[in-house]
Amino acid sequence: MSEEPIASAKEQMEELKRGADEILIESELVERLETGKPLKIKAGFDPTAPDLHLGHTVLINKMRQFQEFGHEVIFLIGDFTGMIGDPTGKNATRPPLTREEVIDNARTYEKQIFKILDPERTLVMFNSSWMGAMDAAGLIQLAARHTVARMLERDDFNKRYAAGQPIAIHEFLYPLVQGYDSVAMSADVELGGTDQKFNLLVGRQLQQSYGQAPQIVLTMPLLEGLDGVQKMSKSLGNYIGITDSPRDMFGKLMSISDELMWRYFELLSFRPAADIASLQRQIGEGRNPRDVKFELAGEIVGRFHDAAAATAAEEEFIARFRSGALPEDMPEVALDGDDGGLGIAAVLSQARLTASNSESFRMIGQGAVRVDGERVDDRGMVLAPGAYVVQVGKRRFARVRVN
RNA sequence: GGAGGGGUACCCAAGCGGUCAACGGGGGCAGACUGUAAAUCUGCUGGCUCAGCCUUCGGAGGUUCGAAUCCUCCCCCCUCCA
Repeated sequence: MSEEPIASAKEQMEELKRGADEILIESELVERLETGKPLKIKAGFDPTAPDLHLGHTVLINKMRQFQEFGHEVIFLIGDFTGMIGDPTGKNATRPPLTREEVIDNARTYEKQIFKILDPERTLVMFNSSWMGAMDAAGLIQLAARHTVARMLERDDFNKRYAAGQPIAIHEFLYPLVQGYDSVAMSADVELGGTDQKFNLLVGRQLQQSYGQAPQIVLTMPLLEGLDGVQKMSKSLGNYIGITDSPRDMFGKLMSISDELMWRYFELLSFRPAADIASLQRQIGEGRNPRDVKFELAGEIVGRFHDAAAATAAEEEFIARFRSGALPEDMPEVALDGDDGGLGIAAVLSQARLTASNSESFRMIGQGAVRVDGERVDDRGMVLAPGAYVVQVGKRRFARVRVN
């Protein structure tokens, strides 16, 4: 993978355009690629979320592509900007993070990206290294290079302004600082989600203002989360974390809708476009979409774990849901009962299969609870000392020992 | 500094002295149907020693037989004017 010959600008463009939403300005990118020199590729990450998920990897995959073509990839951790809080897409002011939170999150990021990027060829930078040194006068000079009218062009600012909602001054600084990062780094290309377009363009404008050639902006679409509607995000809980266990990752991928599956193929799979088109054709001819989803899940799990883990996850998935087998590794819990044992409601809540005894009773009432495969409908049931497999719904299991 | 609006369960949002553990929607969970998909239908969605009891409606007091609903003080959020 690392020894491929230098690809021509044209070949590179073909790959780089895959999945991209927009490239501004395409001709400029071609021009720079033609120089044959490694380009500085910048992608910024706001260290608000401590864990990366597949949504982030859409961008990182693109970075990887650049990296494979021999370009210099810079993973910029916005530790300074993280303290401002990116107002993008928000209809309200974000609370700023503390210095400690930012640092802590940044570390986690750094650790995780190397599941995709080659650590040898990736530069990790922190924008506090230059922003921290900038004094108030410098900041004012920076602010002088942009106008309020241009700031208000940005959709979310515009809407909030029009709606009479507050926009704090520091929110204007966010795009400016992000843009200045490009100046400080002399970036050739900046990658970002489509929601970042405005900020990325500010970078272009600032670079020009500082006498640099403006960076090329490449935007990637935002990946929808498991619900298929909202973008994948930690806070919405609709995400697949890249540190998720093989089983979780596989299961979550299998739970996405058939429609969403194609989106995931497009943005997450490394398979050639022709392959994906062929899979779509097969579905049209009657192949079960589930089996195609298996392939997607297998590829992704394989990427973040390994092929063996992917196979195991698939086998377990089939065993569990097609044949109704129990999961391999369920949590084991030892509980202390009285002489007669322990009531079923207490067992469920103490094994953390339910949040409370009340919830236990509700679940029993709904026929969701099974002990050793037998549905429980007596809420007063008492488990005598011994070992049991207890289950709530289709997904929550525990091996329980009552003492 | 001044004027006004508002804080209700995971979120939005009713309620404005008793019939309120609190309408409705979203989300979530469960059951049925399935391909652990989607769609659809149904139920649940404060806690407990669960046909009863206990604690909730920004906080603390108070009025009352009785308060999410009335009064006092405090905290927080928002808008407008300066």
